Amino acid sequence: MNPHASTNGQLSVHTPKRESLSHEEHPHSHPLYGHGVCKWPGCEAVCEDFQSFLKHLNSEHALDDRSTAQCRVQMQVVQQLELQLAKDKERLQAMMTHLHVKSTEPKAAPQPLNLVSSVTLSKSASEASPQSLPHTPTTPTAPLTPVTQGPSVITTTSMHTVGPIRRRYSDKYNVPISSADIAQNQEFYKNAEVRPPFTYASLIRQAILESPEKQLTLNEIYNWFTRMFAYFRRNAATWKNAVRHNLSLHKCFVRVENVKGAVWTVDEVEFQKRRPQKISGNPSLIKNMQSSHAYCTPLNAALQASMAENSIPLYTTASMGNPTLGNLASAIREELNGAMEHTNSNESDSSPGRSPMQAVHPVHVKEEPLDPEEAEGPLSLVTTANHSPDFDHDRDYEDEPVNEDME
DNA sequence: CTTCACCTAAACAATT
DNA sequence: TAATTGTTTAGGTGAA
Repeated sequence: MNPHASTNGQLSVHTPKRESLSHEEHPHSHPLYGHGVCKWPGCEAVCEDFQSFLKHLNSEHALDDRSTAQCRVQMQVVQQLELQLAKDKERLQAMMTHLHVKSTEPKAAPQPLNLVSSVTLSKSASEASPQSLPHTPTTPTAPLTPVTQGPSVITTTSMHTVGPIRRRYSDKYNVPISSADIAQNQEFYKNAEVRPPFTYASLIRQAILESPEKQLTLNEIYNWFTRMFAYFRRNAATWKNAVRHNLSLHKCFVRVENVKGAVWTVDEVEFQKRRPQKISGNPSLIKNMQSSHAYCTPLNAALQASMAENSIPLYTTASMGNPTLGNLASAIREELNGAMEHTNSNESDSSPGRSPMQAVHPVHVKEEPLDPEEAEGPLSLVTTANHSPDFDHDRDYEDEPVNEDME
C-alpha cells in the first residue's frame, strides 16, 4: 500500500513538534517526503533537501483547519483502501480455496485479517453517535490541541464521524473510496454506486464544459451522468428530472437552438455569480466534515481532492478515458482549498478566478438504515464488474426495480 | 426563526 | 399517440 496511508505519518505531521521528533528518529526519511517532493496530499511542493522539506512542512502544513481536514480525508482514504484490500483478500482466498482445496472448504476465508477490524470499526462507528467530534476545524485553536495529542484523537473520532464505511451500495451514501491508485480513483464513481458529492448544477456544468464544443444536448448530459457515475444508472427518472429542473432553473445554463435541436451551454459569468454565496458557506465544508452526518459529502469532495492531487497527470491527458473525474476532483480540490482559505481569511473575494465547481454543497445525504451485512455491494471496484464501464450509453438505466432508497 | 441553496416530486406545455 | 424536453411550483432538509 502506499506509505502515505500511514495514519501515523499523517498525524505526526499535524504536530510540528512531533514532526521534528520523527525527524530525529529518521534523519532524512519521512513518509511525506520523497524524490524531493512533499507528498502531502495535494502539495507536491518541491523541496531540495530534507531541511527545506521540514521547513515547508511546518509552514505549509501546520496544524490548521486545512491540514486537519486533509488528514481526515487521508484517513478515509486509508480506511477505504483497507476495506478494499480486505475484500480482495477474501476474494483471493476464495479463489485459492476454489482452485486448490476445492469443495472441501466451501467457505473460503472470511478472515480478512486485521483489516476486518477496520471494517467492524467503521460499522460500529457508523452506529455510534455521529457527533462525537471533538474538534471544530473552524476554530483553529481548539481543534488543534486534540490533534496534537496523537493519532487516537483524530483517528477514532473522525473515523466515526466519517463513518463512510457503511458503504452499502445504497444511493444515499457518498462513500468514496479512494486510493492512491489513480486508476482506481478515476474508476471509482464509474463503478461504485456512490453518490457524487457534487450538486447537479456542478455536474451539469462539468459535463458541458468537458464536451469539445462546450455544449450538450439534454440526452448527452444524461449520458455523461450515467457514463461517469454508476450512481446515476439507477433511478433515472429521479435524477433526470433533477437535471432538467436544474437546467431550467439556473440562469447559468443557457439553452441554445442548434441543428441537433437544442443544446445547453454554461454561462460562466452566471455560474460564477452563484459562487460568492456558496463561498460564504464554504467554511461549512470543514465543519461538515465533522459535525453532521452530512460530513460524508464534503469529505468526499475532499477525498476527491486528495485523489486529484495524485491523478493530475492522468486526467490532464484529455485523451484519457475519463478525464472528468480528475477534473471534478481538481476542481473540488480547489474548492476545498478555497474553503480552507476562507476559513482562515474570511472575506477574500468572490474569487472569480477560482474553480467554479461548487461542490461544497453536499448532495443531501439522507440517513439510511444502515445495513450491517453490507451485502456484496458493488463497492468493490473489482466486484462491480456487473457495471461494465463501457456500457451502452444509449441505453438508459431506467429505474430499476431495485430502489431500496425509496421510502 | 429566517433565509438560502439543494433535492425531489410532479404537473403541464411544447417538441419530436 | 407516446416519449422527450422544458418550465414551474411545491414541499422538505440542512446549514448559516
